[in-house]
Amino acid sequence: MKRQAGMLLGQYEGKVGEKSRIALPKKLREIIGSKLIITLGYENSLIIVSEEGWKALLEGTEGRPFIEKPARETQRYLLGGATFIELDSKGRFVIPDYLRRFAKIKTEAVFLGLSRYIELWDKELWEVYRLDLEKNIDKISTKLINKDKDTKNDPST
Amino acid sequence: MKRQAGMLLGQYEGKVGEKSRIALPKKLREIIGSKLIITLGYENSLIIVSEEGWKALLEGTEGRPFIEKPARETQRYLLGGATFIELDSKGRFVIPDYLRRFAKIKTEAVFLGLSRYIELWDKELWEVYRLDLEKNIDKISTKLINKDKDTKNDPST
DNA sequence: GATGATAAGTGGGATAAAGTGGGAAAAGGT
DNA sequence: ACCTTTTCCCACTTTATCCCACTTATCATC
Repeated sequence: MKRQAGMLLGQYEGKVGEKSRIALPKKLREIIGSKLIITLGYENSLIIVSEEGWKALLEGTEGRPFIEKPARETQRYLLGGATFIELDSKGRFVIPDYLRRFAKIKTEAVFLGLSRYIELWDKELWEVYRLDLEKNIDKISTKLINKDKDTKNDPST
Repeated sequence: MKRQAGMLLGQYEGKVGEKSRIALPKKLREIIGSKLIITLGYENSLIIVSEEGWKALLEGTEGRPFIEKPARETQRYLLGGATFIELDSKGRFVIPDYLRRFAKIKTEAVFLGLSRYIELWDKELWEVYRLDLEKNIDKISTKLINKDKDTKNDPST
């Protein structure tokens, strides 16, 4: 069920406590380390990366003159949405309020190890999304077999 | 003490008190220092930079291949509205009246760490702007970054 | 498959740090 | 010199961080 390799992999659950803290599962922690950056992701998920991963993610936006509006906007989103986090002795961190609100994380959350980074979802939203994704993958496969042209999909509700 | 990656990052809230003072959050303060310049920004935000960062910021306009009218005007805009500020022992500074009016900052404000500079927004205006950004971020990003960035794997569980 | 041992995860109080308000002193203006 | 405005400083409030104890999950052994 749980495969373990030298890379971020698998699905884990966590709970957000009263102080907006959540523990990064040990298996993920061992790989990604404890000095991390958390930021806005796609489809209402949050992205957690190591500092190195962060730099890679930023490629293309750095050094753009801020008088360009698209550059400003992207930077506001990526940089303004990001926060350094450091795990406590038990591997927990505080989810900044604005990120928790963005991701609509109530109490239960899901960590997804996606090789280069970790996604953090509200559990319910993830369940819904996953089901939707499965359906769409079916459709895509069928389309591929039938040599259909349109393979674009947007599974977000 | 806890030295972060030396980069301005994240979103923080602040409150303007009776004397038009507002505290620059510690995390930003320890990176940017306490001798700063504040000036007019874009989209009704204010820009806060260190003295060193100020020069770099102007280069974004000065380093353009030709001195054209928009560049000159941008410089006038940035330079003309600039004020030196120094933080007090608790990290606060006084927002000059004309800047506060420009940014329409009532009581609650938001600081955005954007790597080379900090933006200061009225909280409500930022919320509105951010929602808009979220809706359009995919479009904006592709305008800026023309690289593939796969954001989804399927977690086979 | 049950039982105990060990590790992982959670809650909450204590302590420290950050942020806020306001008074007093200093500076500036009339 | 007096009044107004700004700056500095101290005390209080709030928020975050650390630490310890408890609960839950995991794994090995019988």
